[in-house]
Amino acid sequence: MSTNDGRRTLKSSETTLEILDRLKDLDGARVTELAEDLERAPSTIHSHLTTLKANGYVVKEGDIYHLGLHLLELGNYVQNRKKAYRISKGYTEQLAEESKCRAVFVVEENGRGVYLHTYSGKHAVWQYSTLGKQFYLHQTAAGKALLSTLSDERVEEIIDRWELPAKTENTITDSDTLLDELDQIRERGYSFNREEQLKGIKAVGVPVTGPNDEVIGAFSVASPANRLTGEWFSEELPNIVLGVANEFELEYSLS
Amino acid sequence: MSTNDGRRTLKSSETTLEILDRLKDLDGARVTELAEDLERAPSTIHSHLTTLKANGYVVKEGDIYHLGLHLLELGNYVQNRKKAYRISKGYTEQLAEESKCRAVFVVEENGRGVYLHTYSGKHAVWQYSTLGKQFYLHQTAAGKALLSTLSDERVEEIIDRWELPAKTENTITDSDTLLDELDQIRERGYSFNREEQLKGIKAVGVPVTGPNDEVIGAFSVASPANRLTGEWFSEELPNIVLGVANEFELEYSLS
DNA sequence: ATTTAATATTCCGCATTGTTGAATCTGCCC
DNA sequence: GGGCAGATTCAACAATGCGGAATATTAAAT
Repeated sequence: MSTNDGRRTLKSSETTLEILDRLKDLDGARVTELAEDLERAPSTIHSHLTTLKANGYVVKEGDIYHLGLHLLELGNYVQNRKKAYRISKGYTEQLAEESKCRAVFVVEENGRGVYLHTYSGKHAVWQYSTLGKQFYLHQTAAGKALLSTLSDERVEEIIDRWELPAKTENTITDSDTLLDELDQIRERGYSFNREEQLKGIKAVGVPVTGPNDEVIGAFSVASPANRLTGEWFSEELPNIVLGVANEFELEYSLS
Repeated sequence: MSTNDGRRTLKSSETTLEILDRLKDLDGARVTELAEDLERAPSTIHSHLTTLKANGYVVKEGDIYHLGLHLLELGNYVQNRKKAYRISKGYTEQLAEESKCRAVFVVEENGRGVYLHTYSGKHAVWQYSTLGKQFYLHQTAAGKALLSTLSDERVEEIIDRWELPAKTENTITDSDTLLDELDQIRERGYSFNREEQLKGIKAVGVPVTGPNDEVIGAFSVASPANRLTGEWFSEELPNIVLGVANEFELEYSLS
């Protein structure tokens, strides 16, 4: 959260931004609550909230401040900012249908993964939306697919910055093991996640690149582990994902 | 844009927020560009951008700064913040299918309408997404449906604050005419838009309320005017929208 | 390669402005 | 109606944001 190197940043703007983040995490809050949370005087928080409100970033419901819908406009903009982002949406849905799994499209930002599109099919009630959420690249199929498109040097940089925290006992926590696996992924063209991020969930990921080999993002499909076994998991499912990835790359290069 | 009353707001936080808005409008920008645009010293803009970047709100691509994907997370949060928002999504899609029109679900914020869900059906290429965009309540079917749930006093307040700007020659620009029409809408239960916002587009809107009559939002369907004529427009289409609105209210009150 | 121009970034002193505790106002509960 | 908790306003001070100038960086031009 807080500024790492903290150099040459504006303190007051920073608290304004922190308030936005806290309002999301707390699902709305009152002045005093935020003041205690951020260890500021209530009057300070108040002036920040007033500023945010005047600019449409927060709304006041009674005495509770909430994030305003203006952020939906900005969020929608970033989700559609690039052609690749717009095109990938349809393919994510298609992938979910074909695979009967939860399908996602992710991209990299600052060495972490971000969910750009998620689609769970009609039924699959995937608790709540992970849209826009960040995740560690080494913990997921899509993340490892992304990493496999990068040079070893860049991967090391990312490891240095974010390390390899474990989430389950299967998470890769050793950088050599990771680099080895990335090599395999480069050869195969797709990645596996064997309960490395969430116990009981397996997944398959495939990276997508543009005409000049620039990395764009990655697709992945995930499902409860007991439904992903044998050749379906190791052969057929990867082929489905590869197929959609290819279709995407074709449309992307043509348009 | 700029702060109207400008009372008790923090200047530097305000420029930070202005930068976010400008980055969206300009679709990314460099330091100098923003500095000229906002009439600030480049060094000032630079420190703001550094702050935004350190907190994940912007990313730098070469020398161009763009809004960061963190905003997608916040935007997705606000879109799903209330139960009503989550439930309405499915009904908006259903409405689009049943009506073969573009369907939207909107809510009010600070006297203006905001698009919360939009669905255009498989084909209808509605140029670009209006998600999160604000609009004048008096110019649209959904907006007038929303207004019809409010007291005349509240409507007057909104008119005072936002006035009744015209968008086409059909836009209602007189407050008495508007109040009269709102009365009719209250009786009928649905509203019409006869090319009042966009030439060539007609629409039907219906408000939805919660168990305690609190207003939640409004559905509407829109289509090229030549496809919306006769009884289909005046009778059947309203019934479709009313039907979906009722289903929504039922589910909402039960869950 | 070398020069030039344009822009990004850093630095620092000054004035502005954000911060805060105290004062005031508001609404709620007993 | 009085007391309390929180929101909001206020004014004074110190901190910090601002912008001009210096420097670094990058791209283009010769």
